[in-house]
Amino acid sequence: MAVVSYVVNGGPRPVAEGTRQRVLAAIEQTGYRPDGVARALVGGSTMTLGLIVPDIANEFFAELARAVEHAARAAGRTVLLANSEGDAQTELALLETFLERRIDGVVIISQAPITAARMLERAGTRRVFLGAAPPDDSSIGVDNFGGAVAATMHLVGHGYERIAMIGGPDLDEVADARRDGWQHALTSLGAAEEGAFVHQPFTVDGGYVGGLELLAGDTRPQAIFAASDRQAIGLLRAAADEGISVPDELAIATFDGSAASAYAVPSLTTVQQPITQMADLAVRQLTAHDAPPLHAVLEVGLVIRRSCGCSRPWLEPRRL
Amino acid sequence: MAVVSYVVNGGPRPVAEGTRQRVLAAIEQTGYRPDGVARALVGGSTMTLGLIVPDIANEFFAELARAVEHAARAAGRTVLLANSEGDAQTELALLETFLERRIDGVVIISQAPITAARMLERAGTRRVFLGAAPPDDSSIGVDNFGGAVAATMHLVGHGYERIAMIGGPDLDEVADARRDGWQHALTSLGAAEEGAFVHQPFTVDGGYVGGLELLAGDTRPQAIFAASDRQAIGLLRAAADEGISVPDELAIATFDGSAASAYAVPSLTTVQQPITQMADLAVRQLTAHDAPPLHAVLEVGLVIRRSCGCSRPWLEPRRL
DNA sequence: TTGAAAGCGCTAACAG
DNA sequence: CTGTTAGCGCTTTCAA
Repeated sequence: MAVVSYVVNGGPRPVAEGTRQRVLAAIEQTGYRPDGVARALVGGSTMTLGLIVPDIANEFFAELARAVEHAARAAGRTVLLANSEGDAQTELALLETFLERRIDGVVIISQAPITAARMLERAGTRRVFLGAAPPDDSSIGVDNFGGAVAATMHLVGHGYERIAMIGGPDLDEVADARRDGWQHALTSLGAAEEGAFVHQPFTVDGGYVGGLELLAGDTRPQAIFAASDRQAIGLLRAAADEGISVPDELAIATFDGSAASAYAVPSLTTVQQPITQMADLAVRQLTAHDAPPLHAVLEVGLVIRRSCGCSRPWLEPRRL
Repeated sequence: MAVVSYVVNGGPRPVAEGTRQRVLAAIEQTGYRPDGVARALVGGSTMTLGLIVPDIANEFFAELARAVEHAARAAGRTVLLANSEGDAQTELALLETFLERRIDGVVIISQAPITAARMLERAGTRRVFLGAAPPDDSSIGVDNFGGAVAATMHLVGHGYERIAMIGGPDLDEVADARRDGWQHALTSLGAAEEGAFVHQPFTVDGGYVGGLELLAGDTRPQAIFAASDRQAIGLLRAAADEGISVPDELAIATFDGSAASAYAVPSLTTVQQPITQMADLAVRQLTAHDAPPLHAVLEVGLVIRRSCGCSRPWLEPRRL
């Protein structure tokens, strides 16, 4: 009994080579497979990580999930996946289920960071928040402000003067930062007038609706900065429906850098989030023996493609 | 001890109302949370389902994953997710991990159905194969042949005569059925010449490469049937790069019906897979007390949008 | 170096 | 109706 445990786990007591071989042979012969449940019961760790995203069918979260699963696998962990559907109640219920399953840690894009953190703290479960996070918990975010500035500046550099924005939901931490970045870039460049702005959810439909609204005005914007790739996809459709050609009559820049942005026609100039890096960091934070609280704000890069009009003459942006 | 178990689980022995209240109060006070691991150890069931897909970042699988997680949650189950990366070895290793975690059942899109089935059979684990499946295991598929026929017929109905196809990988069960459907529709309608065909992976790049190839010939096809939405997205890009307008100069129909097909510009006419139904069926099969082997072949529907040229004059298809 | 035994938190049979 | 007890399959002391 015990000896089998020693050879399967390579410890903690030494085993004579002969015995080891006999055990291995027996394992082979009987098709014995260690029971992870029993192991978890005694050992304390389930070797399982939880991942809660609003919606796995959203390209960005899907890519994130892939990266997290990959990193978790490399660390010998399995991942439990759940969709909060953007709803705080659902998210908390999911967390409760995960806690009952005794996950070792959770990566969460939270709608209710404070409450979630309290729950996890009480359960003594490790966690990493992506995006919105309570101040004292580990979190990984990106430079939303800087990314928005870079994208907007790029648009300005093209010589567009009326640069509108399709923002995210109101009072959303991430959405606000992107909006501020856009705003900042415009005002610091001494834009004559304020750019048009609409709040929309981070969805294709949101981008479509917001796009139609922005394109309907009599002084139509020359460029639109969308707060997410999904919205940009919807905006592309809105422009097509209105018979407005992108980028010739309307330039677009966006935020996320999901694969969909590369596949769109025209391909989207976008602020690229370092998804793999985020996932690797998150998993390391949850699995490392010694992990001091983490408050990462990762750099983003601007990926220049066609939607901004980069096939057209280029003007250097004025200095910030 | 036991009484607590009785009230938490509502059985199997009755508990006096007073005691019940006291137990409930104690639970509330202590913040007691039942340990699922210990439960699983004694009870036998982990209330966990596994899901193995080639790549969660593929829209179709992401939508499937969402539907599976949703159905599983409704049935009180949690889902363990993993990407096989389209590799049989990885898939089997993943399965091994899942088996050690003692999942109650698995939904799998398999690269090695026979081996996987043997493994699962030996472990006594319930499973449902989606797509390729061993003959005696439960499986859920769609009418790939019929769907391809419908899509192709629709293209024929538009009056196109040179209808090419971007197929899936060679020797792939699903891909072959779609190819056969396309072929069947063409020949049974007495097409003068054979349609051009290229094998490509079910990816955006596959569709792009295949599209360029098909569009390069001197007798360019009037319409192309892509074996998957992802390929169609790539094809759309290829057409754009070649300056060919869709649907005016090239009509497109495709297979899957993922959300991306609706968001594309132009929107894609596609064979819609009943994702929710597939997921519900799969989860029921894995959780139902009494589940006789299932060999479902679900009906698909043709969703007509813009890429086929349906804004243009319409010709009734000749009879099949 | 190996074997025996305790116990992880729970459920279910078995007494009371 | 409630309390006691025997495991579920494993890891890890503790003895031999």
